Parts: sequence; C-alpha cells; structure tokens
Amino acid sequence: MPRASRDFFGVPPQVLARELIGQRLVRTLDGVRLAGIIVETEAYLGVVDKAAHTYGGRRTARNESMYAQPGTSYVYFTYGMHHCMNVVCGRIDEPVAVLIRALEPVEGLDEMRRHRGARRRSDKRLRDTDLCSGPAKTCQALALSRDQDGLDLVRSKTLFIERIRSSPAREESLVCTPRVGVAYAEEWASRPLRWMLAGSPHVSTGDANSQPASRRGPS
DNA sequence: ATGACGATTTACT
DNA sequence: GTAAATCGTCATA
Repeated sequence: MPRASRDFFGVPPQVLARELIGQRLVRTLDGVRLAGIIVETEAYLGVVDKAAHTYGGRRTARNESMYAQPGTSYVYFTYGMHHCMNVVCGRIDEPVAVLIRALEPVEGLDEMRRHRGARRRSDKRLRDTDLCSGPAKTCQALALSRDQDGLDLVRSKTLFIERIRSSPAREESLVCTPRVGVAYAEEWASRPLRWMLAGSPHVSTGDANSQPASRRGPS
C-alpha cells in the first residue's frame, strides 16, 4: 500500500481535508499495526481563521509544529485530559492543518479497545463505532499524545497515511458541514469546513446523511 | 503569579 | 439535554 508523499500534503487544508477522507491512518506500536479509514476531517485555515490555534499568527511552543513542513503531525492537549491530531499541510511556515476527527477502525481493534477502555469507568465493551468516533477518541485508541507531535508522516515508521488502492471518496459521497466545537469563532464558526464520508456510522456527531458536499461545497 | 479557557468525552437526570 | 472532569497553555499583570 503506497505511503502518502510530501506532495500529497502540500496542498491547502480545504483540499487535503477532502483528500484524506477514505485514506488509511496507520499507527504502529511494537511493530503491531493499528489502523482506520479516515471518515471525518476539519480544515483549519491558519492566520485568518478565528477557530485555528494559529489565528493572527500566534506561534508558541504548543503549536510550533503547525509551522513545519507539510506532512508533519500536530498533536495538542486540551480540556486537561484529551489529545487531538492534525496533519499539517500547505507550505512551510504557513500554519494550516487538517484535524482528524474520526476513523472507521480496520486493524488492531482489540488493542484500540484496550486503549479506549483504560481511562473509562464503565468496563462494558465498546462498540466499533465508539472506538474512533471523535478526535480525542481517535488519539486515545491509537495511543497518540504530545510524544507524537512533530513527527514527519512521510518518513515516520510509527505514524503515517496509506493511500487506498481504489480512488478516494468521490465528491458525491462526501458531506460538508460547519466545524464542531468552535462556536467562539464568530463568522468562522459557520463556515462549512468539516467533511464526512456520507452515511458512515463512525463519525463523531450529527449524522453523515445530511446534505451532500456537492450541494454545499467548501468556501 | 494568576485566572480563564478550551478544535472533548462521559455519565447522569 | 446538562454538567462534571481536569490541567496545560496563554494572556495579563
């Protein structure tokens, strides 16, 4: 299965967010593969985007990875307990990225369940659709933390993206909506910058059966 | 030094 | 539906 190349990542976030749907995110732990098909993403447009960590050109120790070359991982810590993973894209020093919001788990489900169960009270078995149906759930399932921040997905042996043999999700199989959890971002809160695989039961919230992306489109 | 705040998830009423 | 959990980070002083 071909690895995603530098060129794959060197595009605007609105483009990569769509290209990533249907691709396979792979994490290896002690040589064991944990993997899932990306079914939900969000684009963060950088210095102009009030919802982005780099809005206004903010550059700190936390978000430094967003200024690195395309294909770099940006993993941040939030709410005192959660991690979320982004794929940095665009050009070097242009701090734009795509948030990975949900996966359809396809490899290492038992290991993912162990990771996900570790920090929960209830020990009832999680359904497959609860393993990676959110950005922090995905990081927990794949054991991603600040230790994986700044990795080069083009070269890393422990975190990378495999391009699926068949064509990625076609435009009419995508659903586009506003982003989640960015109500504070004023006019940027309602911009349609979130993409989902239409009909997927593995997405985080809302349903993936609403308006097709082809009817709304990015802006 | 301090205070407010999350690109969220879970459990509970 | 609502609220608690929980702490690194950042802006302000």
